[in-house]
Amino acid sequence: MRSFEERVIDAIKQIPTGKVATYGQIAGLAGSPRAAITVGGILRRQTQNKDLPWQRVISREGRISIVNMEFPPELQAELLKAEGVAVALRGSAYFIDLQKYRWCVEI
DNA sequence: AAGGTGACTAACA
DNA sequence: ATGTTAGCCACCT
Repeated sequence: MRSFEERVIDAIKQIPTGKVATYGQIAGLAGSPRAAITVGGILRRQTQNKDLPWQRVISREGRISIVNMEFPPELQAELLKAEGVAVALRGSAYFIDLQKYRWCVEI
């Protein structure tokens, strides 16, 4: 049985380029819809994993809520822009249009 | 070893 | 409408 962490990572890897997913969405795919914060906790310690498109995981409001000096919000914003995702700077926070870029798991 | 914390979210008062 | 509470699971002290 894979650990929750592995399922989370696996789900994140399935996010297609140019799309984004919320923490809750990933948590749901991993089997625990309410473990969104756990996803964040895992990611915070998994940013060293280069095969993980962590930049595609954002908050439910479409905001980049990263708190990591090595991987600052502006870097995440840059990575997303490079994938074709529109990122808007509001005050000191970055926002993404979820309606438009949210990853639809169906099918 | 045990308890607290966190890149969250949804439900209630 | 805004503020608080509970639930989740792995890592850190």
